[in-house]
Amino acid sequence: MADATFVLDALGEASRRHLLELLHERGESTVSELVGASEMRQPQVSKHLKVLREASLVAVRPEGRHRYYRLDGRGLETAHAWFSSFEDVWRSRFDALDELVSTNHEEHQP
Amino acid sequence: MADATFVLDALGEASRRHLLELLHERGESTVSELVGASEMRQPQVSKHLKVLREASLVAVRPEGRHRYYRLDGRGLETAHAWFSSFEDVWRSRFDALDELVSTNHEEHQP
DNA sequence: GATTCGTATTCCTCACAAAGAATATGTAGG
DNA sequence: CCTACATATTCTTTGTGAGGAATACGAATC
Repeated sequence: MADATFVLDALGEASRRHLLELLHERGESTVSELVGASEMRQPQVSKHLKVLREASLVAVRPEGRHRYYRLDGRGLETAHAWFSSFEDVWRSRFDALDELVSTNHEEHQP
Repeated sequence: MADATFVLDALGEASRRHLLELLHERGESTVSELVGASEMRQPQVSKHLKVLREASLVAVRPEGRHRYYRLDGRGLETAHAWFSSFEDVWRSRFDALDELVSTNHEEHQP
C-alpha cells in the first residue's frame, strides 16, 4: 500500500490537486491535453505527474508516443484511510454541544 | 465550511500531521505537553498549531495560563469530503469484491 | 537515418515556508 | 508589583520545492 506520507505530501500542492481534478473530470488524458486544460507548461505538468505517480495517485499507460495518465485508486484510498482513522472525531461533532461553545469562544478573539 | 485548500495545504507537512496524530492519541493537550511528546521546540509547535487552527483542524480552549488544543472535526470533515468526491475511483478497485459482499456498504451520503 | 512530435529530465533561479533565537504577551502566585 | 511560567510572535537564516529555459529521450513518419 502506498505510504500516506507520500500521498499527503503530494496532495499538499494546489497544482497537483488541480491535475487530479482534471483527470477526474476528463478521464484518461495525455500530458499535452492536461497542459491545454491547465495553466501550466509541459515540463511542470510532467514533473507534477511524476510526484503523483510515485504516490500511486495516478497511473500511466504508454501508447505510441503518447502517455495516457489516469487516476490511481491506490493512493486515493491510502489518503482516505488516513482520514478515516480520525472518523470518530469529525463524526462526533454533529452531536457535540461543546464544539459550538468553544468555536464561539475562539471567534471572539481577534 | 473550511476551505479544502487550507486544509490540504496544512496537511502537506509531516510535522503537522504528527501533531494531529498526537492529539488523536492523547486527546486534549497543552502546548508544552505536545512539545514533550514530539521532537519540536515550543515556537514551532505553536506556529504549526496556528496553521492547523486556521484550517479548522484543531480548536483551542484557554484555561488559566494553559491552552488546551484538541482536534476539530470541521477541517477533518472538509478533507474527508474532498476525497469522497473521488470515491468512485478508489472504490471501483473493489467492484468485483462488492458484488460478492454487497451488504457491506450501508453508508450513503445524501 | 533524418525529422518531427510528445514527453521526460536537467540545470538554474527564485520564492516561500520551516527552523532557530530572541523577545513579547499574558496569567497565576507570592 | 514582581516573579515565574506558559504560550505566542517577531526576526533572521536556511533549505526545500516550484517554475522557467533548454535539452535529452523515445517513438512514429517519411
